[in-house]
Amino acid sequence: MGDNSLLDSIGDGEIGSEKDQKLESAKKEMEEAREENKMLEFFDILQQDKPEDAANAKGVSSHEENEESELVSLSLGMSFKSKTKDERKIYKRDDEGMDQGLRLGLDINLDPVDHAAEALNISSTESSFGEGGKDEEPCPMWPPSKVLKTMRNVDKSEAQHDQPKKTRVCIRARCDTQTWRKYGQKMAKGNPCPRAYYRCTVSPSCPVQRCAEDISILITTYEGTHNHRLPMSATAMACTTSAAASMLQSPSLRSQHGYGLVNSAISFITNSSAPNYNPTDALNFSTNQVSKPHQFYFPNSSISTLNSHPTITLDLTATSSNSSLTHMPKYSSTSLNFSSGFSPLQSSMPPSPWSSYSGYFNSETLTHNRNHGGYLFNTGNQNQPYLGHLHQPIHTSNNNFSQRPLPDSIVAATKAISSNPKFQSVLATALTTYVGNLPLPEQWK
DNA sequence: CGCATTTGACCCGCGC
DNA sequence: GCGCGGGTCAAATGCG
Repeated sequence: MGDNSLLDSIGDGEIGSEKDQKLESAKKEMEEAREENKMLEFFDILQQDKPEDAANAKGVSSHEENEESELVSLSLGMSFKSKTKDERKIYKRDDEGMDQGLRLGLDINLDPVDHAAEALNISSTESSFGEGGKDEEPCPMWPPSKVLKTMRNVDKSEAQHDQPKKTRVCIRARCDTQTWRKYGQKMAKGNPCPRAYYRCTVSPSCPVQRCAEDISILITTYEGTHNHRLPMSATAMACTTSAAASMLQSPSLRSQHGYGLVNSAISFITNSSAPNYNPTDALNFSTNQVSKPHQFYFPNSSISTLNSHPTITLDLTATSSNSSLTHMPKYSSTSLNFSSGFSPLQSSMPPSPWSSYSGYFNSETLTHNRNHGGYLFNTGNQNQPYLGHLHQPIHTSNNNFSQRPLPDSIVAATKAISSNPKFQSVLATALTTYVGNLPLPEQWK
């Protein structure tokens, strides 16, 4: 009920002008918060090497919490209002998590990327992945609900450590090469289309399932990890979902501050796993990107934290072409560019595929929605009734970039991220995964 | 006849 | 504790 209060308040009985006024007021607040946050981020960058960092950061957090209704993200100005105590708890916890591990100027914790790398390595035993992975604990498999029943004790203990019980990856796509067996169908409340349940039929024991709604665009929710060999296209998708889920499972990554990085990593992965993915593009990406910019941001990805089912939604219906940019003008944006044309970075970055990286950082609002079960909403679709979303995408476009002056904080933060060895290592792993076993620069290994 | 799909019942978790 | 809703099971049905 409470989860939908925002929508209800917007949708019920309000005169349009009043709505507009409220929206305008909210926008102003957001803008102010963004500006303030940018200043705070820059301050954080300057202070990041000092031990009192945490104290400063917490000071900011506590200040914001005192604001009560204005829980502000430090992630490049994205702001949102936390509506419930539980949500505030989550965000507070995430802020605390930020104090652990790497802390870069953008308040992005890079540790989760390691989880992404681990996720990419899930298939390494059955495919050629994973040479660049770390020797930490293996990425967990996500069992089907039946198996989960037997693992509730584990889940409970995980919950005590603020871990989600299950992580879902929701993918919007126009086709799917997987073979699925339908095992059930239900009418979902509030949705005219039935929700169907499928299981992967490649292997009887494969825990991967999907849930789909039959509209023109298939919305697929993945839970689990394939435990068998997959076709190339399916492997890419599996890695996408695994990486997304793994990153989402990371407590520190669930921090909204990390979402930009999450989405950027996922953007890369999903782009190469999209139905129209062309391996040749990947090769070109790794070799000729200076002359052929490869857009692999992913504009319509989103993350929700529905209770124990944090879900990341990836929209594969939008191609990787510049058409994605048509979404951009809807939001105020800040450019962040790893491209070779970005001179502030070039001196610090090795000559590598990533020197031409054109990424898309999309920080989405955390959203609860009970009716959608937490895994069917799509923030990218403006027809969806999520008027409460606050978008602050940070996109790059060689075209747009040259027209926008960058705040110093962005430049410094970008430099910090791109020059981080861990980040580069993870990206190298990802590249190895999708490009093949092409030789990588020594400094990436 | 075998396999896939449909559909109603059942189980279970969660919110009130 | 109760009700609701999501998820699963399994018998019934359809189809090649």
